[in-house]
Amino acid sequence: MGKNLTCEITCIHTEIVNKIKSKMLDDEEVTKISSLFKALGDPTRFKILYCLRFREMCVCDISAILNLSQSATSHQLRVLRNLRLVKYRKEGKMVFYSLEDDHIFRILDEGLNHIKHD
Amino acid sequence: MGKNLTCEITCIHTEIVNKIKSKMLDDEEVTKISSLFKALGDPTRFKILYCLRFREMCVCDISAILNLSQSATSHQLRVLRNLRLVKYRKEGKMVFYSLEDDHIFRILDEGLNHIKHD
DNA sequence: TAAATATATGAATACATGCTCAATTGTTGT
DNA sequence: ACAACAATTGAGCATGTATTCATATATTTA
Repeated sequence: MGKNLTCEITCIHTEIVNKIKSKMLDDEEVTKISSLFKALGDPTRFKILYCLRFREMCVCDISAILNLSQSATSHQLRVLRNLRLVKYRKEGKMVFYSLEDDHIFRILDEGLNHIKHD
Repeated sequence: MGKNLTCEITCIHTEIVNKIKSKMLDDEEVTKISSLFKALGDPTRFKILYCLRFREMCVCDISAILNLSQSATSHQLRVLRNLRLVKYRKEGKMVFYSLEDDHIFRILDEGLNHIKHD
């Protein structure tokens, strides 16, 4: 519990803590941004987005590429849809997914840069 | 299971699937990069990194800022340490943590940009 | 050396999450 | 209208994971 932290812990640098606290993002922002990263943090979802980097694709093709059941693919696409990371368009029985905007591109690329440097 | 996907599903665009499959990252790369994003995908860990964006800090101060127990803070710092997202330096009883390199900065910023645009 | 302090760690628990399976919706073609 | 098909959805299950609690380690100070 946070309530009694001030009793248990004594090494706090009060000025620093207050200064950084004032710069901290509010909870809503933190929730938003960590949801975004959490979405990219699952290998399946990352692969889906990485595929869609090249072109729009139907659910069927995505599941074939990932070697994943079509149901599981669809479930994950819903997560990405809810976070507005992908958009879709219907064409007959099929649904084509694509990346929502260019930001996603850049975030994926920063991640790729990071592991290349490691 | 992926084994019988080709039997169950019939709408696959074979050329596209093969083309994208050849461009797909290998599993090791995907694991690496999604581990990175997963680390940022937890609100607590994101806050820790966001704090460290401003300056190095001791465990005690971090836990005070986040209003989180010292133990929980330490556990999460270990995760970040193992992923080489943070480094640390000892000074007496205290341990000061800081961001490992500038890449982390940029990734955090891309994420922030994204939610600002939403 | 003993007490106090800062951090780390292991076990346990409560909760989140990704997949499968079964069933459903919506569209096309006969 | 009916069968086939692409995709979605809900329930259930098995696995992960974030926190807490208790304890251990390491450093400083008395």
